[in-house]
Amino acid sequence: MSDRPLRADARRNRDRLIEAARAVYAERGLDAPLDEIARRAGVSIGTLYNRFPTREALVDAALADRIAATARFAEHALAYEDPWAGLTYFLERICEMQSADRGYRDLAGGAVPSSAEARRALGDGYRQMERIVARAQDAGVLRADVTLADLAFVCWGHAGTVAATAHVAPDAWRRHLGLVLDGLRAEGAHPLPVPPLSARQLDRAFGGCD
Amino acid sequence: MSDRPLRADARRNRDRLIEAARAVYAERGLDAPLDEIARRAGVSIGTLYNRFPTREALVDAALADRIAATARFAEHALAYEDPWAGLTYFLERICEMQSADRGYRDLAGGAVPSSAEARRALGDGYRQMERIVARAQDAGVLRADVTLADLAFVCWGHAGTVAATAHVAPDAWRRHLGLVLDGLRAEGAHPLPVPPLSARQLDRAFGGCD
DNA sequence: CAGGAACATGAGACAAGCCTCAACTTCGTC
DNA sequence: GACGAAGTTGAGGCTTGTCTCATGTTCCTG
Repeated sequence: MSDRPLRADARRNRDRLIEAARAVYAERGLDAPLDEIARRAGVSIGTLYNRFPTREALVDAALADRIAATARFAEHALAYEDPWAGLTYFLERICEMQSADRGYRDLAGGAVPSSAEARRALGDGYRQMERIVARAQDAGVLRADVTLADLAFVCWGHAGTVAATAHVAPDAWRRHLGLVLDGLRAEGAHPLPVPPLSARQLDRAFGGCD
Repeated sequence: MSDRPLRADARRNRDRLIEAARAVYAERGLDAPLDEIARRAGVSIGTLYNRFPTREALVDAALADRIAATARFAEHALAYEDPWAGLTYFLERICEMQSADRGYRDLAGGAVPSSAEARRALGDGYRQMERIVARAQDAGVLRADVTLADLAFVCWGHAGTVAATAHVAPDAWRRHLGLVLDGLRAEGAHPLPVPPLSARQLDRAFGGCD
């Protein structure tokens, strides 16, 4: 909470911890043991707790760059001339990151960041995704009855397939995504049985209070 | 391994343990603590280990009825006149069970049963699902480029959505499934980027060696 | 370069969960 | 109904991981 700048050694340790956390999270997921992160950072477990009092604080700091990357991908998607190509590009990048980084997969699966700034970054991301969706719908390529919340199905669903196939067929998710994309096309859309998640429900679902 | 019949009290404890395991698995998943199962069965932890030497043995015994139910659903699906209705029926039942039973969800997500008979039952199930797929493809309603292995995407993917939404919107999975089904229709099928999982890959993916 | 604030350290208290085994209890049989 | 085999019990050792705090170290400022 205090804004006083860190001492030089503290700063250095902080950076090392974040770097180590990124590596460990990518390999083992967000519930990786903290001592491994400390060990890999070349720092004691006590120092880890000094810099990041809670597990969440470290997750936030380590995954901030992934959230930023997501926003960048969304921006890039909006720059595509073809709205469908933009949507596809965006979903492919998300899925690619899920497949490359177990921590990101956990994040997309419902372990939401908690810091104020992380939440704000996420909110910004949502708004851009809304635009990706709206643009594709206006062009008549994305089915009209889906909302932003339905893209969450893609993330959650994809995470499951990656978990099962990552170590067997690292590219299999592309096929899964291909099928999902065909389900999102306006062409052969059939009516859906229940209404989409409300914004509130989506938020709570990402809160992952299970 | 020995076929000597159990003593009456041992038999009773075994049944209680299976019942308790079913309840606990349904609530908390397959990695629920064993002491809770023993406690709920009104039996000591030592007895649990006497009856079921390994965790897997208990999972096998407790989930056998779910595997049997899956096979029954497949059979029922084949009895439908309309092949698409049969496929839909089958996938809906699977997804419904995933949504109602966290243990079944874990199972469908890659925690494969290990006993010989469980494996055989699963093999039988596969063969029936093959027929469901083939029948729907022959009728021209299911896209021709999918295989049985692609139905696994549905299971894995669905498990992710259920995990995120079960406690927020218990029916949301129906919408996810609706989208996925549209992606499986022959109508608007677009070419897929990578080949399907081989039988061997599928097997290893279900082995879940992560 | 001295003093004090900021920081780092890691042994150890704590908690969950797994699994075992020596002592005890129950069942089935003759 | 008594005997042995079969079964049950739960305290306790083990592992893995979290989190703390008394002690020692490092950095910065004057």
